[in-house]
Amino acid sequence: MADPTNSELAAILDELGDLYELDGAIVHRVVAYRNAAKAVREAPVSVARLVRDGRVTELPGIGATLEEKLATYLATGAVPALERLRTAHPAGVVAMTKLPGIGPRRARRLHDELGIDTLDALRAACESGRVRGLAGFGERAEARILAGLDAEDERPRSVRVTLPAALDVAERIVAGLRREPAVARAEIAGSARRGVDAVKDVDVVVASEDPGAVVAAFAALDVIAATEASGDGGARGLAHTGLPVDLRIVAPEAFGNLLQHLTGSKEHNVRLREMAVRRGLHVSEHGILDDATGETTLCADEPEVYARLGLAYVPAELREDRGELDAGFAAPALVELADLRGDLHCHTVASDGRGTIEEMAVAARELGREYLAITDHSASHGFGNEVSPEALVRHMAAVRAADERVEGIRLLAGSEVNILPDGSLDYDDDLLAQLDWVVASVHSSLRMESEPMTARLLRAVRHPLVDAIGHPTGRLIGRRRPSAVDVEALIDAAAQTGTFLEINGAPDRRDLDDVHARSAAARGVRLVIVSDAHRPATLVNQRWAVLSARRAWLGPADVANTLGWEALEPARPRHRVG
DNA sequence: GCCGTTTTCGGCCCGACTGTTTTCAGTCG
Repeated sequence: MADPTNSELAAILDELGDLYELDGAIVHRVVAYRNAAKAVREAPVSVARLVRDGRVTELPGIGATLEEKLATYLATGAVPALERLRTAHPAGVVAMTKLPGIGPRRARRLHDELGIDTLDALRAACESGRVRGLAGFGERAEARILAGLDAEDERPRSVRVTLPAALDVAERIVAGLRREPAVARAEIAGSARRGVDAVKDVDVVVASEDPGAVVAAFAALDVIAATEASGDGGARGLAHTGLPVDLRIVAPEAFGNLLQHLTGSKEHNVRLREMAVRRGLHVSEHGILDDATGETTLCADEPEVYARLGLAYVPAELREDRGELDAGFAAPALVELADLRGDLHCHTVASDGRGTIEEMAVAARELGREYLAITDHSASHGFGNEVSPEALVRHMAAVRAADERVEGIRLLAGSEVNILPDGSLDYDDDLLAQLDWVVASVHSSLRMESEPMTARLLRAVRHPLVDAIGHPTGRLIGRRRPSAVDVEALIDAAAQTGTFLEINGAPDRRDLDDVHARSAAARGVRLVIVSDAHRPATLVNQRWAVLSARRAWLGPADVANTLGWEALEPARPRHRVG
């Protein structure tokens, strides 16, 4: 039997946390389970293996009790406490706690006092007016629950938009506000500033002595459709794209405090405040209160907040409580878009792209790239415009001819080859050997079970002519779950063969994600940051992969295409010995 | 349930908002 994945073990801990919360455990115990779940989910190695090696308590937040529970799960496939709690608290009650305005206490009372144990029963109780009879609930509560249930029915997933769409709105807002005389400073905050995969709203922080003028200017921006809840502290608006926008306004002397607070993450801020308390300091968006003197320090700039706490400044992308507040932390030099010298994944009209070879080459050159691999789809793509082996021979010649014509950029003849369900590739080796760059990707049968899917990808990794694995998990943010591939096994294999793994910059891919990319780099895997552009304008999509890489703590040395082609070419797997 | 310049017990971030409330618990970010 295969080991359970980290995400499977994390899900068990999260469920235990939810159930203990319903069971009335003190909040700190619940938080302990959730912290442990986070540590397991983000662990760079197999947690199941750590458990078997007796090393799992090395993870932050895992102690003897949770080690025991995890070991029991590995040995028996079950956790007795979990089974008992599941019996005591029906799944429907847990689901109720996910509705807005319903937490564990209220869910528990709905169950205990009205016998409600499903979402359907909750709806019926609200519609018949039985909920308002409960102390602490009123008509407003009933209406809110019904609204929450309706929203649940309409949208199974929370409304989130990918980062580029959110940043487009946010950057327009900030640019517009900066033109206002009343605005001293304006910055994007929140999860968008941290560069996460998808966001549910946008936060903007403004420094000003004249909040009224700022709110008026905000409401007048052409990207803003409507505003509500305006006041001196800020306003809540809705962009025409449907994205909610929170504007917060603060006096310039406390701008750093509010920007730090609203940038988050919540987990980062909680850890930051815990560390501050040990120094007798209390951090909030209003300043830093010193127990000893009773004085509050205001910080005009964000770095002052970290300095006042005796901490190294933390770049926004790293603020996830993944070790960035540990003793001895010094911000690593993170990879930047300008460090990238080439792009190794793009398409042209030869397959499903919208630009010619030359158009893509010129656009990449204008972005400052020194080389560009043309990697059209292979022979069994299934979406039309397939490149047969004969067509690929002609295409290679066309790329090499274009390389002669276009000055200032090196064009590489490549292909994005399909990894077939059995792990084989859909071009012959003698053809692949003629290419400068081969990226192998899964485009079909994405829902295979974990073991065959992993075996499929491992076979491709071990193919000596495969340079890189494209979008390794196949996820589409908000639309398609990652495939069942065991990414840890994939990383181990790539570390052995020297095969590169992509961080694909298509806005809805960003695949590998930040957690896996960090894990890969930590185990010596070489990563490439690519655009997967399908037209000249989307070559800029490397930007999104750079953000994922930064969230993965990667520096220029972790990313192979910060090298020139003359250095990268001999480093391809096909030249490795052994 | 975890953890330690408060180390094996006694703490565990901070503030705003909401609705229902006569002083605040629960929820949220």
